[in-house]
Amino acid sequence: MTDTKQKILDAAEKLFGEKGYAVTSLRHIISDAGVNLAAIHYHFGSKQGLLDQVIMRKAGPVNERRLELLDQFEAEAGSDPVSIEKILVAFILPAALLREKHPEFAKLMGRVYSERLMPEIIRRNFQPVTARFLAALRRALPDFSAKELAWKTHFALGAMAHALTAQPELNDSGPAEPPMAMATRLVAFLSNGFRAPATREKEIEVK
Amino acid sequence: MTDTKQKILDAAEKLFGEKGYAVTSLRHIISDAGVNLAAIHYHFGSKQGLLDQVIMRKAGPVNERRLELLDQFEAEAGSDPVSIEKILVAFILPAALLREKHPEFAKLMGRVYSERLMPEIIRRNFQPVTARFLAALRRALPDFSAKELAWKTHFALGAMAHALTAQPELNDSGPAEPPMAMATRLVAFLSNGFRAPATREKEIEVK
DNA sequence: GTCTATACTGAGATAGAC
DNA sequence: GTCTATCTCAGTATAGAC
Repeated sequence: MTDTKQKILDAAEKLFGEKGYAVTSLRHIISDAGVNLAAIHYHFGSKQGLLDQVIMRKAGPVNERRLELLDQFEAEAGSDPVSIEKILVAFILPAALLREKHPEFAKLMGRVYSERLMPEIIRRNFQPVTARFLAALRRALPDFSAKELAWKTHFALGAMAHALTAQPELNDSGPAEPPMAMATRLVAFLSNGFRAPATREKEIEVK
Repeated sequence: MTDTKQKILDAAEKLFGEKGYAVTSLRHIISDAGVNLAAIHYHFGSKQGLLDQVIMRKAGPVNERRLELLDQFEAEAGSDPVSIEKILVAFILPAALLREKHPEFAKLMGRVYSERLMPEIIRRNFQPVTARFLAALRRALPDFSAKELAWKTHFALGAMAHALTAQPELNDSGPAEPPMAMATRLVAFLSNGFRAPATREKEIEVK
């Protein structure tokens, strides 16, 4: 990869993560990267194309690591299903580790998911992964319908994306939470959510 | 309120919800509303100011309804704490009802939260509400530390914002899920998450 | 194949006439 | 209160230098 392209990707990753995609101008990126404006369109075609490649560069390895972990847990479990906790760990841990090393990029990934900035790329890159994890979930929780699991996964992904992007507002400004602690809390929260009994399709009623 | 202002608010609410804030141009809004471009800046100061008022117009009543429901549940509970389920219903139901009537606006609200489009307004308008709900949660779950509850609330808000904004991808394109069913599922998922035992601050370990 | 200079279109914002 | 004209800055497109 050419040096110019590299510099653009680095600067864009930093700025998109810190400030957000929409408010980051290409002129700001080229100024930080020390390259020419047209170089972006030469290498990436458009601002969106640049975002796509910024994401791909780091999201690809994260998804690979997720699948590796799931493989490992499945091998360990033998013919038994993998527990929800382990499934969630396999999904969340690689992202949390990335967040530890590159907080701005993790923020960007969370943003991209919750803002639906790249639906087609998300589908292409994430759907194989989520499909694999959904299959594992179905084995872990065979009593729930596919629909029920789809909803639970939907809720869980929302919580994850949000947790990756933002910090909670803690009034007691104690010592900063290490990223792994967040992952541990999240796994505990979500695994219990997944185990919640299926709703009986009854409407909530309020006087 | 002047007719022009009203027309701008209506058109903006519709377009922001359908297409998103960033990609909706003021010129598109004035074209739909049939008013002049400068009228927006006269009435709202800026595009951001317009978004603020669009949100406020409907989010205010939703938050009021949330507090009313919580009051009602607390009155019914007497001196006992309100259950997590009811606390979550009080929070989620008004938003789900809004979604039923004005799906585009509910989408916008979800977006605004997860994209952090108006942090200061969210703080001003939502913090009193979340503070009140946090107090109820503390009573319902007295064994958890404030920090633990803050994290759980953080996860829960992420799931809610996402659930308000997007639909899960269901392969079996069965009958469309009524909005209240989503609320029921969400309450079941989150209440179980809230009840998850506190993490022992132990790091997740993977070979 | 890479990169630069420059121009084009459309965005949000503003000043001032009415 | 409203409208026209205009400003600045955004993303994008292209012609051509190396």
